[in-house]
Amino acid sequence: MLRPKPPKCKTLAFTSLNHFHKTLISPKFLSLTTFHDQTQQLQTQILEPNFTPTILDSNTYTNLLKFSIESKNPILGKLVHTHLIKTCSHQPLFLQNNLVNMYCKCGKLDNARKVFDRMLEPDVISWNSLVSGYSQLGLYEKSINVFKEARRDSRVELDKFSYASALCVCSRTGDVELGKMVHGLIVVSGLSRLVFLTNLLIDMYSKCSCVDDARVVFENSYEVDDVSWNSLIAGYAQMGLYKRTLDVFVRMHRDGFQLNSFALGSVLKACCSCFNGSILFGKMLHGCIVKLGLDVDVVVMTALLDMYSKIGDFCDAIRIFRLMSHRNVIMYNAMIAGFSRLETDGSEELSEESMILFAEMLKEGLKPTKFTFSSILKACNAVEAFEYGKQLHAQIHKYKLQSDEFIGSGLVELYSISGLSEDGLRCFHATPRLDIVSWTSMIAVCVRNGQFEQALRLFCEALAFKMKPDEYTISITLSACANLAAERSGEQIQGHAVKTGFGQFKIVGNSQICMYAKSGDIDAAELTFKEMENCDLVSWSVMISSHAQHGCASDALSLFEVMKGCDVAPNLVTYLGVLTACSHGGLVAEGLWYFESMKSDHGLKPNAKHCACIVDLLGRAGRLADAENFIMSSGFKVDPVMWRALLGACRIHGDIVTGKRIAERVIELEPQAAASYVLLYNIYSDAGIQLPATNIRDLMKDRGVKKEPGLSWIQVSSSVHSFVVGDKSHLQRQSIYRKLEEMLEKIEKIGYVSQQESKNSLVVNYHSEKLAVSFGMISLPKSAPIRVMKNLRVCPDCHTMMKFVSKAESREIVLRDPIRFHRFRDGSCSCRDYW
DNA sequence: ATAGGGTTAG
Repeated sequence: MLRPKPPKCKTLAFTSLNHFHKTLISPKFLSLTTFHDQTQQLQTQILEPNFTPTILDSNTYTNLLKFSIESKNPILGKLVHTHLIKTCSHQPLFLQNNLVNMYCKCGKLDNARKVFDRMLEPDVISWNSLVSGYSQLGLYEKSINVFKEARRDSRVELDKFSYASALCVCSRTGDVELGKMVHGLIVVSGLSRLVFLTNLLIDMYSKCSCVDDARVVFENSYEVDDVSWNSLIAGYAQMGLYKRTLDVFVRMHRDGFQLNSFALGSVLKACCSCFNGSILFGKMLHGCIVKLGLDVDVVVMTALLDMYSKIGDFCDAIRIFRLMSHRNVIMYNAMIAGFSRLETDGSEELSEESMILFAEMLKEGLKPTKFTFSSILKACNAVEAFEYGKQLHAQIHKYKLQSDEFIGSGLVELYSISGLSEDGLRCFHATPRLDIVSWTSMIAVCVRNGQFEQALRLFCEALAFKMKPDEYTISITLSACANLAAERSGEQIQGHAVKTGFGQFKIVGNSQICMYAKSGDIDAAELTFKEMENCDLVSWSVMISSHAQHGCASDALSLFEVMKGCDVAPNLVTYLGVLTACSHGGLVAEGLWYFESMKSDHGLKPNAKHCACIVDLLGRAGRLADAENFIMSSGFKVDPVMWRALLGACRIHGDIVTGKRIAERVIELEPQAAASYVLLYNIYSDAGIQLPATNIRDLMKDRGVKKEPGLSWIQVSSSVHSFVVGDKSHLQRQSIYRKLEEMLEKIEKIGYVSQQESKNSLVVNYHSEKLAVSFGMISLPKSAPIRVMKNLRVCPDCHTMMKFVSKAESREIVLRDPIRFHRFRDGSCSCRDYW
C-alpha cells in the first residue's frame, strides 16, 4: 500500500520551537552582551574627539552590521560606518557591500546610495542590494531604474538575484509588460533553465493575474520542483479558479511530489467556495493534514479553520481553534471574522464571542491588526454593541489604524446606526483613501436613517470626486429616490447606469422597478420589469408588492400565479405583497386562502407583518370580531402593530365601543406611539363627539407624545417642494393659494361639499396634500400627471376633493400615503374608495 | 532565495 512520505521535520520544528530558538538557544542571544559592550566601546571612541579609535577585526565589523540589521537599529550601523571611516578600514568591497546592505535593510536608502556612489568598483552584489532595497521599501520605480543602471554597467554581469529582484517589482506592481521584458532578458542571459527563476516567473505571472502564462512557463520549463507546483496552485487559488486549483493539486500529488503546508494552504482556500464536491474534498484534505502530521502547523490549521467556518461547519472551526496550542494573530482574526459573519446572519446568542476572543488575544500579548478591528466592528454593528464599538475606536487610534478604509467604513456604520450621524460623517471624511465602497456605505447609511436628500447629495459629491458608481451605488441611490418619490432624479441615475453599463445588473433593475412604483409611476415600473432579461425572485416580489401598493389586486395576484408557473418559489416577502394586495383590494376569501397556502404549500412561517395584513383584511371588511380573534390566536398578541391595524378598522367602520377598548390596550402596549392616540381621537371626532376627543389631546400633551406633523411633497424638475398644513413659506404661496381657491370654487359647482367646519378654522381646506397638488397644477405641464407624496394617511375630505379635481381639471393625480397609492382619474380613485 | 493562512464594506 502506498503511504505518504513523512513530512519534513523542518516545518514542525519551526512551528513549535520557534519561540525557544528565538529567545533561548539562539547564538545571537548568547552574544548579546558582547555586542552591547562593543557598541558602548564604539560610542565612546567616536564621541571622544581626542581619542584615536583602534581598528577592529573585519569580522567584528561584519557581525556588528548584521546585528544592527536584526535589531533594526540603524544608529548602531551608522556608528560602525563612522568607525570604519575614522579608522580608514572601509576599503574592502565586502565591507562596503555590508554597509549598503545594512542601510537598505534599515530603510535608509539615501545613505545606502551615498555609500554605493563612493564605491570605486561595485560588483553585482552591490547592485542587487540596492535594487532589492528600493523594492522592499515600495519604491518600485527607483528599484527598476537601478536595475536598468546595473544592466548598463559593463563591469558586472547580472545574476539570478538581480532578475529575482526585478521580477519581484513586477509582481508587486502587477506590471506584466515589464515582467515579460524581464522574462526575455532572463532567456537571453541563459539563466532560464534555473528552477529558481522558473518559480519566480510562475509567481510573477500569477500575481499579475496572468495564470495562463504562468501555466505556459510551468509546462515548458526545463525542471520543476515542489515550489513550482505550489506557486501555480497559489496562482489558480488567488484568481478564484478553484476547480483548476484542485486539478493541479491532484496532479501534483499523482506526480509523487510531497504535499506540504504551502500547497495545502492554497487548496483549502479553494474548498471554501461551494461547488460540487468541495465540502467532501475539504474534509478529505483534513484527513490528509492529520496523516501528514501537519495538524500542528498554524498556517494550515488557520486555513482549515477558515474553511470550516465558511462552509458553515462552525463547531469544527471552533474545535480547531481550541485544539491549537500556539495561536497567532491571524488565527485569532480568522476566528473573529468567522463569528462576525455569523452575527450578521443574526445568531444573537453568539453575539459576545467576538469580544471575548478579542480580550483573550490581548491577554495573550498579541497585537491586533486592521483585520481584527474591521471584523470585530462588523460584529459590534450587527448586534448593536455601540458602547463597545466606541471603545474600539479609541483602541484603533492607539494602534494608529484609523486611516484604513475598511475600518473607516465600520466606524461610519457604528456612529450612523447608533444615531450619531454627524460623527459618522466625520469618520467618513477622516478616511484618507475613500473608494467607491466607502461612498456607497455612507449613502446606504443615509438611506437607512431616512436622510434621503443627504444620500442624493452624497451621490453627486461622489461623482464630483471622480468616483465611478458601481451597481451597488446605483441601486442604493435609486432606493433613496424611491423613498423620496423623486422620479426625475431616479431617471437621471438610471441614465447614468445605462451609460456606464451597470443597468444590466439585477439589483439595479430591481431598485429601478421599486423607484418607479414608489414614485407613483406603475406603468414605468411594469415596463422595467418586462424589459428585464433574467428577473429573480426579488424582481417578481417587488413587482407584486408594487401592484398591491397601487391597489391593483388582480394584477398582483395574476402576476403571482405566473411566477409560480415559472417554477419560482415564493418567500416571505412575496407573500407579504400578495396578502397586501388582498387586503387593499378587499379580497377576504382569497387573502385567507393564500395565508393558509403559504404555510401548507410552501412551509413558510408567517411573521407579524403577514398577520397584520390578515387583521387589516378582516378589519376593513367589517369583520372586527374575527380580526380580534385572529390576533389572539396568531402568536403576536403583544404586537402593537396588529392592534393598531384593528383600531384603524374600527375607525373605518365607526365602531366607537370596540375602538375605545382596543385603543386602551394598544396605548398600554406602546404608550409613546402617537398614531394610536390619533386614531382614537379621529374615531370620536368622526362621530362628532368633541369632549373625549379633546381629552385625548390633553392626555397626549401630558405624556409628551408628539404627533408627527403631516407633510406632503412633490418633485418639480430637479427640486423637491414640501408643504405642511397651511404652509405660507413657499415663494409662490400667492399663486398656490389662488389656484386652490379657484379649484375649490370650480368643484363645488359639480357637487363637492367641503368638510370645513367653520370659517375661523381654515385647516381642512389647506391640508398639505391640497397645497402640493395646487402647486403641481401651476408648475407642471398640462399633460403631466401630478404625483404627490404624504407621510400620513390621506384624510377623507382630501380624498373626495382629489376625485373632484381630477374631473374638473382633467388631470391625473397620484397620491401616495404611507400605506398605498391613490390614482385619481376622471372623478374616481383606483382604490374604489376602499382604503 | 522562490511558494502558503486571516479580506473584513454596500
